[in-house]
Amino acid sequence: MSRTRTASKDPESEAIGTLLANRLSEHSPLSARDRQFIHALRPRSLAVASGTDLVRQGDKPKESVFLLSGMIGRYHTVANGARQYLSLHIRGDCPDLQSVLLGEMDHGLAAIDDVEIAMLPHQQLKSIFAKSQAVMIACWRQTLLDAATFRQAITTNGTRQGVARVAHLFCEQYVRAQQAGIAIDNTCSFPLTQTQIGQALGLSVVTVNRAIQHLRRLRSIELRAGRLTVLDWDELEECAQFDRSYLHLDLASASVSPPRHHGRR
Amino acid sequence: MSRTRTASKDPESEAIGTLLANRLSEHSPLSARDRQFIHALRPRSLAVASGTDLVRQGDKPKESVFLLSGMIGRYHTVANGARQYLSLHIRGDCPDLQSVLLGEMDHGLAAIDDVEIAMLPHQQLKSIFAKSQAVMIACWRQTLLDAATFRQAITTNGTRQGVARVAHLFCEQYVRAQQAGIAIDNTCSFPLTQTQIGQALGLSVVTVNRAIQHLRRLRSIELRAGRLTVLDWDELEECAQFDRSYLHLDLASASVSPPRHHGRR
DNA sequence: CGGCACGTTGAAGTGACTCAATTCGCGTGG
DNA sequence: CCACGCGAATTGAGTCACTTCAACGTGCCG
Repeated sequence: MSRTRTASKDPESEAIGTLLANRLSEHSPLSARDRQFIHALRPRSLAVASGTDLVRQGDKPKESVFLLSGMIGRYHTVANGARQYLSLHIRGDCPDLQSVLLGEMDHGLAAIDDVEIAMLPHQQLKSIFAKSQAVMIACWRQTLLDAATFRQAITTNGTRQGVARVAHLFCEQYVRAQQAGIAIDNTCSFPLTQTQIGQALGLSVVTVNRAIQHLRRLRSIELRAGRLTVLDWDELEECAQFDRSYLHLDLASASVSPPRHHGRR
Repeated sequence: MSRTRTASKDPESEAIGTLLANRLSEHSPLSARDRQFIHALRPRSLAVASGTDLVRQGDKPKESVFLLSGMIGRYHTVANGARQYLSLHIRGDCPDLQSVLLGEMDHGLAAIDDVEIAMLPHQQLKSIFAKSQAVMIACWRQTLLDAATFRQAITTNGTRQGVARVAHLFCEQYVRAQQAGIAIDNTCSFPLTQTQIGQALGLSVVTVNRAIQHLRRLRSIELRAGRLTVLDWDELEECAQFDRSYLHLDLASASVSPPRHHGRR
């Protein structure tokens, strides 16, 4: 189900540090020294198959998942066995960063498709926090961005109806994929089944299916084989009443990278 | 609408520091030195009338709200003008603590009833963070507890139906009031109108009204004049499928206070 | 006493759900 | 190469929870 690779001083470990440091500096200034601390992390890398539970509700993990490729979902399981996805994560995300401070997991982590991850030991993270306030603040801010996405989910699921909810999910995932640099030709990975989309949005499969067909008929999106193509962003954004401000993409105070604009608009 | 009181070295300012320090030490160990830093805060205290917007979406506040009494709601406003409440806050909460790091507010804060608040200047907070990692971690953890509540709201609103959602809200607010020490005789403040309850749960007023009547007929709760009385906790918890683990009340590692048990169960 | 906000009730409409059957895509094995 | 199996997607039909609309009751305050 999962195989461990060599960790320590290989080029892959280097790439992990760079990815994490770059992600954090999208919103938080990091000094060269801060980056060195991050590069000194010695995570173990894993490849995990689609559907695997990475962390379960009630676990007390000693390391946090850092996602290199593929998609991970955070989820609750309710009494009747139903599943509610809380958020979806892509390359560069750290879905259970909060477990460094919270101890017991109040939700689980599942691999939506095949994923490659790095496990960051809490001890090492804490040791960096002790040495660099900037890194700690960057990680805190990262969890605050998470929280902003949760808030948006409450509003989307609470006030919008079927089509708009699905459209909103597409908007969010597409923009985040752009931000992560893994959207090409208006297309990004979107490996959820329609059942899983429903579990993220509080809708039945049937409703999700009809919503997707509605968006297809509008020639707003294309969705097949786990890939989402945005054909008409304005239309999609309109359907979703999407307003990206909650993603706080403007925090790029210390970022060197130019602002990423969307194809249209 | 609001009147400013004397700040600085009065007994009230003392009480604010104690309240904040006690709240934080419910989940995070604080040294005497840490407490001194917190007591050195010089907040300005305000009384604000019910219905007032304390912070608006898009604001870039320079201080954070610390709630002394009354109830504050965080909310989104959607395109059609509808309101979605994201969370409800009581004595000891700091609803926009995240604005220290996020800058622009992606949601607003409204006084649900008459409230007394203290405004904590971001500069002073940051200065404490620079001096005490423990306080910073405590504040971070506080925002993580917030996030856990957001996640629970996603699940409750996404998977449960009317009666259960209302019951869940009652459970959550009651437990949090107990934790804050402001629940007496199985009763706590609950100043929301039924319309506002609907805006928190994604339900219409009519549905909320009928759900409340259902819970009343079960002799599970009493609700009048802005006060909630729990008559039968087990029944209520059952209706709500309430599981308090997401509140992480067990983090009392360094807390001196005994674990707070509920009346029943 | 009148006004107003909130709560309550009835009734009709609808978006989403459940149930169930069919189709599609794709990998496997004969 | 094709039949088969299986999970996912799609479709139709009936039901239900919640919504909307509208009216009325109630308590409080000026």
